Amino acid sequence: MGLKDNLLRLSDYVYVLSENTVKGQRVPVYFYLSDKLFEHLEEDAIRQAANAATLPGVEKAIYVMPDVHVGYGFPVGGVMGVNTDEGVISPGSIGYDINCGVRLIATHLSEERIKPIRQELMKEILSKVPAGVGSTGRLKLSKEQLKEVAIKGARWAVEHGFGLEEDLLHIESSGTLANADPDKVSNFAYERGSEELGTVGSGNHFVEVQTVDEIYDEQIAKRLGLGKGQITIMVHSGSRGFGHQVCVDYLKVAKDALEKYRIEIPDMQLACMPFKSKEGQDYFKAMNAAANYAFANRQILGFITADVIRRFLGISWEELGYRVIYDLAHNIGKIEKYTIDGKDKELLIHRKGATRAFPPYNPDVPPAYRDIGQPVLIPGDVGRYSFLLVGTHKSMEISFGSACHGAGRLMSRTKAKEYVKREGIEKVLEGLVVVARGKGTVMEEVPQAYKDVTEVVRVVHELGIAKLVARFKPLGTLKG
DNA sequence: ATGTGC
Repeated sequence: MGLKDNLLRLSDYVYVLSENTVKGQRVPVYFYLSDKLFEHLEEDAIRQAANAATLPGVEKAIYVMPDVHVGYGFPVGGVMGVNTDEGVISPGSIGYDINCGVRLIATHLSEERIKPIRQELMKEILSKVPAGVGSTGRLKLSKEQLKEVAIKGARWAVEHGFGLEEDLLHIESSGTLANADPDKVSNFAYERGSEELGTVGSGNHFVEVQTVDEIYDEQIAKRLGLGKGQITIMVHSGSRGFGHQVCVDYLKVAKDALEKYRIEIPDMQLACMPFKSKEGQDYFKAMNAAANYAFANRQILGFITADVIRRFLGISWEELGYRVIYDLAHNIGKIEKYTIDGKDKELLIHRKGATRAFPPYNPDVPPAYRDIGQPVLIPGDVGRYSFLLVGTHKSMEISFGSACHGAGRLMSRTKAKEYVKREGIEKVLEGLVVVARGKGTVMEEVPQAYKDVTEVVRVVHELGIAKLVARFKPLGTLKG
């Protein structure tokens, strides 16, 4: 008898773990899954979500997206809203990769032009765009310079020649989060971050050249300037060692503060501090600083990748038609307002492997997209489709304005490596163009190691928390 | 995710 047996199926895509199923559980936990994805649901992921439901100040419900898997303390794919007056902030429930996120860039190029030369083009991207664990970029920034990055985010990158002013109009929070304080970030984080700005990283992070492969909503796609056979660039990356160190530093602060604030938690990995406490505010300000680093990172990566393509083809920026469609986080904590039981409340929404999906006419949706809803970007894994959706009103009712973020692992990294060694890399990656400096990450990230992102996105669409607009097929992928 | 793993 595990927790999975306690899940109640409410409808085709909704399961609930009622409140008080586990000791101290304050709110129910909703799982958004198809029958197929329910089979993959791990007992430990349920346990982690239920544990989070015991945290002080947690409101309404914990929501778990269809791409759920076990994480550090809180499951990847989890959404938690905590009252900013009485509640806590939990670094582990935001994740080690603060502002891990996705950027989508449109071009005027056509699939016919790129497909025949994709192998050579990807080699060029490999030689110019740094990727991999510990990889360093073309920038080496002093602590003072990084402090500026931490305050300005994507704006810093634009001011230093990486992109256009108008790019900023098409990024979540304009690519600059206001509540950042660079003085709350440790010297070690500045050391680790000094040479990593403008680098991809490892794991499922990538830079990809894609083609628009399928349109689900003609009207919205047209508004976004997207049509079949059009070339796009997608960037999936985060705050690298800088954000990682912020998380490490404040997990320690949180553990040390548990006794001081008399917080009892069922799992040390959920170490947290009152949001309004000095420790909580320090972490929040450091987290926003790291999130700004990540916005700057994707701004640089997207722009230099576009520039490599432009130079490779020997064309002008005008002919390339570089245009940022959107950029947003899927590992972050944000202050948002919700009405719960008729009361207006301010919540700190923890999204860990979950993407904001705000509806049309929400003031946080950029003016350019106000009437169609906020773009939601779902990166595929190697060789798999990626997706563009838009947020809906329903997400505000049943998921704190959130949707999924990707696919989620099926095989462990070790298992994936064994599988690739058994089958052979050529057979596993049949027909895919994947470039990387080393083989290790590619072996760990083969498509077979992941759940099917198409199924994940289908659940989100059917449930109505985001609406499908377009699908993107990879022509070439740069991995770490 | 991560100057990757007890």
